[in-house]
Amino acid sequence: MYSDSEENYLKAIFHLERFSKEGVSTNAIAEQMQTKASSVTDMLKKLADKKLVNYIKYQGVTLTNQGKKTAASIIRKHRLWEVFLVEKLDFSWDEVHEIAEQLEHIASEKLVDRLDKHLDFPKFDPHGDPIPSKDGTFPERNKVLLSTLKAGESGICVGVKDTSTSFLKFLDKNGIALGITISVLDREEFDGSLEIKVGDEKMTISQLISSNLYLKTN
Amino acid sequence: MYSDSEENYLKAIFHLERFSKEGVSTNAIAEQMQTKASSVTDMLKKLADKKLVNYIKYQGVTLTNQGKKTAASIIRKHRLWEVFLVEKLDFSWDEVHEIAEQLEHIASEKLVDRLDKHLDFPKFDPHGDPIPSKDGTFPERNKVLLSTLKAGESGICVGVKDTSTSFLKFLDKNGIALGITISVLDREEFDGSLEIKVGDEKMTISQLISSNLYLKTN
DNA sequence: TTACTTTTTTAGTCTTGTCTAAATATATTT
DNA sequence: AAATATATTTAGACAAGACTAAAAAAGTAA
Ligand SMILES: [Mn+2]
Ligand SMILES: [Mn+2]
Ligand SMILES: [Mn+2]
Ligand SMILES: [Mn+2]
Repeated sequence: MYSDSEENYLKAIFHLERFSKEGVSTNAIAEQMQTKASSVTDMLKKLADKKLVNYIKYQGVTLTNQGKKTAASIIRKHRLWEVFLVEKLDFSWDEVHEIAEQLEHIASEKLVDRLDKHLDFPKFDPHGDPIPSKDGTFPERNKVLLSTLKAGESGICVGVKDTSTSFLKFLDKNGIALGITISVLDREEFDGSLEIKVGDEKMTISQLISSNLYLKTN
Repeated sequence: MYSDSEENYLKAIFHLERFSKEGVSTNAIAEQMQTKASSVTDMLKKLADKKLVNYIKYQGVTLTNQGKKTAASIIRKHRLWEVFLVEKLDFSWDEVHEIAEQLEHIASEKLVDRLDKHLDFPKFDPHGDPIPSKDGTFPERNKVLLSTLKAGESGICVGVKDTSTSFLKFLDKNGIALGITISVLDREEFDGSLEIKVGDEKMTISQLISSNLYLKTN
């Protein structure tokens, strides 16, 4: 239906739209896609011709309903494949993104449906990110950054904000994974670092760490 | 590493090489790939530059060792994914080829290894075709066409020669699948049709059917 | 061997997606 | 408001992969 490149642009615009009330800028897309602004302009015209984006010269773009629907379907495929790789093929959560970037472009509605069923209809991917349903709705979950908790509070790890390999490997090394309970024992106001308990282990983490971990509080 | 298009050409040449002692002709490739001879010539030059084929103008092509290795790895991926689709996602054997045509181009050695393990290292795909090992060797199996059996002989169905949807659906409808035992009750010499027993059912099949079914005889 | 047919290659064009360099529009300072 | 800086678009080019039409080579028949 759409080329890999078109799909990647739609996905990038979709993600950028969540952080800007205005239309998404050409430069923002260029940075996200690791490409040049002029290439973005070219593609925006093509996507506009296909009614996937609303594009006005110099004003940035927004996705049309069709564009949103398409982007959600690609994100759905990406995250379902990530679940597959972790749950069925024993990949670790820092290895799956690159492969899912390829698998998300495989076109077969039946394949996605069967995969979804095979995985028992997961609602969240290995990084805690929501998997949109077929109609494009994203499951919501109350979650807060670990950095916002006060001493004495605790919660269950349900997601990561930073999904870089180095961060994920750090978490692995320290026994932090989705589903793990984390309690804040003490907070150092000077630098925002936290003393926390992960399982039975006590450790101290920086603000950078705590502001990239999502918890579900009770 | 190589583009989807390059991989598809390598695969086509690989399959055509098995039937011709000479180099594979431009027209043969064009027909197999559903493209024009001039497009094939263009691609052969590119593949020759990359040392994947031995190409001499007007003389046809053969794969180099590197070309053979690459082709085998694509076929390996294609067939492993076909097994996955049938065994894990409950697709029928007539539905998997198209999807595998896409999945075979996903690049990740680790993914293929894990998939292989997940499927318990299958040696043959859902159509009975051999799955090459990592080093490119194809498992061999003694098999004969059902059409070559005499009255009174029998064997186990281990593969199909024609893998078209219509043929596979015909087999499904008549209870013929890999692993099923088929006995030849009688042969009509006039048109080569056979009276056979499939499980407990007796039926008569044309020469066209029997010459597309592979059996392993005892 | 010459004439005719078929196969293969070449020449030139097109589309997609990318790039650089230059032009133009918008935003920010002074 | 004018000058300057930044963002965006345009113009022109390129590579990959495909196509058509024409030329050239190879194969076949008379
Ligand atoms: Mn991902
Ligand atoms: Mn993810
Ligand atoms: Mn197949
Ligand atoms: Mn097959």
